[in-house]
Amino acid sequence: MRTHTKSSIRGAQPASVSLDLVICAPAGRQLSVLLVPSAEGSREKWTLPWGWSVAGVQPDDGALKIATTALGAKPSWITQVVATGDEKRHPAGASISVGYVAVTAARERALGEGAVWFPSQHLPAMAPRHVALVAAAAEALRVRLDTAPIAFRLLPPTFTLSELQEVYELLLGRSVHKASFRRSLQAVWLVEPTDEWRSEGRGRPAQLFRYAPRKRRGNRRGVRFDLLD
Amino acid sequence: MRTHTKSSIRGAQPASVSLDLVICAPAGRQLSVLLVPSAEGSREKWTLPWGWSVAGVQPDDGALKIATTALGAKPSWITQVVATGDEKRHPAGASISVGYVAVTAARERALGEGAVWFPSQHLPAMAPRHVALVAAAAEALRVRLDTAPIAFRLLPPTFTLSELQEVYELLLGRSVHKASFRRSLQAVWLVEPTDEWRSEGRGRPAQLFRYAPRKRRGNRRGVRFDLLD
DNA sequence: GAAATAGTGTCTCTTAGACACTATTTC
DNA sequence: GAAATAGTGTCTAAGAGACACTATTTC
Repeated sequence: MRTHTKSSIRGAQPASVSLDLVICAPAGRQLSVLLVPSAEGSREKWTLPWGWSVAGVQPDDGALKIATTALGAKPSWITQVVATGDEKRHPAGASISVGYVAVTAARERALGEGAVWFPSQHLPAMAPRHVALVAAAAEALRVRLDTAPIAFRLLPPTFTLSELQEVYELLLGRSVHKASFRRSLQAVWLVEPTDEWRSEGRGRPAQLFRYAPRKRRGNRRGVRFDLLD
Repeated sequence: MRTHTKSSIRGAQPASVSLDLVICAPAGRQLSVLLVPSAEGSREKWTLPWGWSVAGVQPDDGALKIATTALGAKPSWITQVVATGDEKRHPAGASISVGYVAVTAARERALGEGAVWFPSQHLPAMAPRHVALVAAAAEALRVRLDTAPIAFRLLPPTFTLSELQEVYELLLGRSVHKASFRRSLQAVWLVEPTDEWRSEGRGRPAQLFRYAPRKRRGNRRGVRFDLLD
């Protein structure tokens, strides 16, 4: 039978597997993405944080570690997006790449060595596989926005409802009706008010809220037909 | 250093990557899953159709080929579900497995060698990684049901609206209101009637419809908060 | 006619969005 | 007071589900 290293399995062709991360944070009305300098001799100057998948370490754990190194702190949410092995070039030539998207509230962290935030709409040249992954990551955030607390993980522990709405608008790529947004939010008991208010200089101060989900289900949406194909 | 295959990339640890497929078809009120006999000496008798990822072949293409071999025909829809490398055992010990879910309408195909349909609720013992993948696949179908024509790919080219509704109920795991279902369906112009009717023996014959999407967008759903976490 | 299945009309309740308004701050 | 932002009340239209009904078949 086989020996104990996983790569010696009969019939298996060894592959180089990379873990590649799209780490996002809100920056005003834009989403920013964390990039790191490419290795010496690379075609592009910048790259998404990435690393090789290591035997004995689960890809999800490896990805979390890479994210934590690049960010200087654990991201507040992370999920797998896709595994690709297409002709699009990976910066180090990985045959297969597992892509992740991570989010964090803080842009003012002690970032890892050389890491820099770039606005997602104006990213520098990157390897094609990373360009595709950024698009897939944005789509993944959008799709899961209503079933995972992504927006809340992009904000600090307390936030105003206007800030929350801005995050939704950022990720959805469209504006949202204010009164309707707040009614929906109230109906599902996801946030609770604190006794603090924040004044941004102009206008009435906004009350701060915190994420405190209280309701479990009761939700049941009707059948929707939103087919694109 | 190592030799010239893709696994020779500096710093990369070679991994064995499997492609594993959950191929589904409707069987009455149940969903069935296609299994194949395990290789000699395996702990379990049955396994999901799978194969090694081969250098130079994109995983998605490789998965399609494996599905086609097992099924005896191309599946009508396929998508990636997840990449796992956790402690759960793969039948051949793959270090990393990329899981796919595929659907087809036909159970009466010329199936590949030894392949057998099993009801998804009563699967035989399988390797833990495959058990987990079946659950993830079912969830993926459910989540994408409203944005991809999955239900239509699980049916033959013409079908009755009751059949379509049954597929939705099967995948959603709940019953659906008949009149409301049909109204919604009509509103989005996804099907068109044929001039054929089918009599199932008892009761009024049902008109046959075909999938013929005509509407492009106009859809815009409001912000939903369906958080589970 | 009874049973079974297909298909529809009407009512109610929920909700998304429009609109307009009030409230509280800085200047 | 003007400008700016926060927050709310009301109306309308769409849609989901309940209910009850009609339609067409086999037995």
